Order: sequence, then structure tokens, then C-alpha cells
Amino acid sequence: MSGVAQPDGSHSCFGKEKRLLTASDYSRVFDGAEARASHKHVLLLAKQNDRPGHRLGLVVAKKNVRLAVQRNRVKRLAREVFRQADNNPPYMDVVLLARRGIDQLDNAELSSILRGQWRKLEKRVSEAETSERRGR
RNA sequence: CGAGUCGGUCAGGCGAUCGCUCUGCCAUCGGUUUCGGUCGUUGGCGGGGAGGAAAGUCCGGGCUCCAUAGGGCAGGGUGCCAGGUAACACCUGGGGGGCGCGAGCCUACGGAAAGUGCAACAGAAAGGAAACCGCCCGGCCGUUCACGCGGCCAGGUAAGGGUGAAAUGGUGCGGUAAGAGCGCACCGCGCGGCUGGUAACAGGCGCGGCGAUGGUAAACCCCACCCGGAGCAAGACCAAAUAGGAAUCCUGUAGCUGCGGCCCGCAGUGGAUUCGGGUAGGUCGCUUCAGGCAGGCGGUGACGCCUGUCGCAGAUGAAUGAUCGUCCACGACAGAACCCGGCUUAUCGACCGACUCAACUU
RNA sequence: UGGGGUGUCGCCAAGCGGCAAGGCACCAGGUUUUGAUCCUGGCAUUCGUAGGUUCGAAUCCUACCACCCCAG
Repeated sequence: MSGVAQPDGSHSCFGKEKRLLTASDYSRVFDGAEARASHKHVLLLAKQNDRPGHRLGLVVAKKNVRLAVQRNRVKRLAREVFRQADNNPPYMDVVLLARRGIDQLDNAELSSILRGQWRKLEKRVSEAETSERRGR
């Protein structure tokens, strides 16, 4: 299982196995978040999983982003950044929550913010993992 | 060329790379098999992939379940006429009224002589009436030589004033003590034929002097016609966990529950026997139709009929994007969630067609 | 996505065709040595917005806007 099914990094895809599918997947991340990255317009929560890759879930509330077109745009950009990001262990389940005002950003601004937050999150998760190993 | 009216079409294009979803064919691996297949994994080559409003959810249908959607009351809707349609509050044509020089545009446009109600304040009076100020005739008293003036009484009078959003047909002439449909003409109103039109309605004739028939029905209401309820999170199927369950037979019609409210009506609930029920999750419903395009025929038109042709999103944390290059008029409003027909609202612009007005030139 | 509801002063609200009650808060004055209490007065320019009906609309009708609730 370990490493055999690892997808090709340069040839990144985004199928169903890379997404959080059920309500229980989401609540698992919400209840036991191990790392978080917060920004004015976005909040990321993460928890390690036992699967061969990262998984992403998106929460873009109608309350925070009023128009459906803008909600779709935010989600598409988030998926795009996730897809192009490095796909290295430790693998985790990530939930992205959009905050109010995110629809005011243009595509370039939004994707640079998302890339920055993703890197921050990766770093924090690996720190958490190493401290956990020391703890054992 | 300028000003304007109506109708229609389009909704950035092209290329490269990386990605999402559905699907056809081929290969691949795995499960199952009655060896026909069938279900899934991965890969390759193709194909399809948001809108004119997808929106608001304001109407109308289809579809599903509740009884094959039944009767009455209540409630709601529509409201000039005719047609179109599956249906409509939509559309088309016509009529009345209003606006515009015009092309055209707007129009909740049935009934107030069936009934009930309402109209603050002001005003004499706000609807079965009315005399506040006026105006006029007469009588009596006072005053004056007299004309006249003043006061009181009894009448006539809706022409004038004043109030109000609204005051009991309008204008003119005659008439009168002053006035008045009191009389006449025209207009308005009402009634009755006639002519045209399917009808709404229009035209014309006659009659009625109009002490009746004011306004309000987006007040109750009356009249005509229409409407059962919920909604794909409907509903059907497969099914962990955990408990209150389901079918058959018998009994009962009282109570309770369900079918929006009430009354009927209908169904279930009670006992015995026998085994299954269905939340998480999954599958179906889920896209081929009141379908688009072209031609012909009928119709003023909305539209209908016939023939040919095309296949045009079906996701389920939810798919059309990102980056770069390039061109130009530098891209508005904005994202399907069961599906259609309308309405309404948002919207950068571009183009096409028909028509009107004004000026000028030929 | 579907169903339902509410918008009246800074806040809580009544009114449902004829002058927009009331309370809290706020402001001014008085009382008090000062403050609280108390007393008096003030405080709605568009009743969410825009049209319409009516002599007259917060109220009736139509369209739109904002917010909230329910179903999963």
C-alpha cells in the first residue's frame, strides 16, 4: 500500500478520490483539526489521513459570498491551486472555508493567497507530525 | 445625415499546455455466470457539456404520492369581446377610454335603478335631502310730502356668493315678480325598435324633460367563469446500527389519526396468528420532448397540420476552469439541480429589418 | 432547492383608510451643595423602496429590496 499507488506529481489530476465526499468526512476534520492556517479571507483546517493522497473539501457559504457565479469561481480557483500543489506525505484531509469579502479579490490575488496558505499548512502539519513522533 | 417608434439576432474569437463531468469504441485487470453476457478498475482514441434571463418564485401545466380526486360550505383567483393553447393572470386580433404632429404607446375596462356600509375637517346641506348669505312677491309696523329705506311675519326661489375632493345634467335663447327642463335648440343621460358586426360595440331613428340614475366594489358584496392538497428534500427500490414494526384473519363504526379548514365521505388504528421493518449510506426518479431547424399548406394573426432532418448538460460538496500568447468593438448582467409555457426584474454593447417626423439636396 | 414569515424614532413596539400611541435611551431646563430619583419640555424630512386605487394610504392593490425562520 505504501508508496505504490502514489500518483505522478507532474501529472496532477483531481478525481473523486481527492475530495471529501460525505458529511462524516467533513465532521472528522472539523472535530479533530490538527493544523490550521488563517487569513483575512480564508481559513484552512487539516487532519492527517491514512490514504494515498491529500483530500480537499470546500465550504463557501451563501452568507459570505452572495452570488453563485462568485461562489463557483472561488471553488474553482481553490481546486486549481490544490491540484497544482506538491503532492507529498504526510497526506491530509483539508477543509477550506471562505470568509466574507473573498469575492472582491481577482483571480491572481486569490490564487497567490491560497498558495501561501497551503504552504503554511503543510509546514505546520509536518511539525505536528515530528513532535508527535518525539512524544512517543 | 438628425430626432424617434416597433420587432428580431448575438452574448468575445483563435491557438497552446494542464485539469473536471457524462458518454461511444478498443484494450486491460478483477468479481459473477445458466458461457449469451453483466458489474466495476485503469489506460488510449473520439464526441457532448449553462442562460437570455439559468434569477425573483409572481402565475399556469406536466410528473409523483395522498382515494380513480368525490359532494356541500367556506376560501382563493380571473373580470370589455372573440380566438390561440396542455394551461394561464400569457399571446393574437378587435372594441371603448387616455396620450402623442406621427410611426405608435398605455389601459384592474363587469355590476352602484339587490342590499349593507363609508365620506375626517369645512359647509345651510354629503344622498331619498337642504334656505346660511342672497334674490323676489305679499301683509303689518316705523320713517318720509313722495320715490324709497329699515324691521317683523308668511311664502316663492337652487340663477349668484361662500365651504369642500365631490353640491343633484351643460351651453345658449326664450320665459318670469324673482327663478326653475317651465319651454325650445344642440350636447349629455335613460328607454325602445332598426341597420352593420359571431360579439364587445358602432351608426342612425323615435320617445322621455331628466325630483333621478352623484362618488366609492384595489369597502363588504352581486353576477359569470375557473380552482382538491402537497411537493423530486415528491416518490420507488437496496440496505449497517438501534427500537416504538409489517402481512393475513376476526371484530368494531365510539374515540383518535390522515386526505389544507368545517360537514359528509374514504382509509387506518383494536385482538389473534405469521415474520420482518428502514435512519447513515447507495441506486432509480434524471432527461426524448406541449423539442430545435428547414420546407410546404391553412389562417389578418397568435397558432395549427404535413413532410424531411438533427440529438442538444444531467452534476450530487455538486462538472465549462486556470495560465500563457494573439486579435478587436477590451467583454455587461450573471451559473442548470425534476421538466416545460409565460410574466417580472438585472444587463456592456454590436448587428439586421420595418416604419414615422423634420430639414436639406436632386 | 423548496416552504413560510417580518420590515414603523437609536432600541422595544401599538396603530390597520382621516393629526403616527406608549416605554427605554438621548437632549434641554427645573429640583439638589453635587449625583441618582423625581417634575416639565423636546425628539418619525421618505412608516423598507417604487408605482397605482382613493378627496385622503403606515393601513388597500401590484412589483421590487433587505433580513429572519423551517425542511436535509
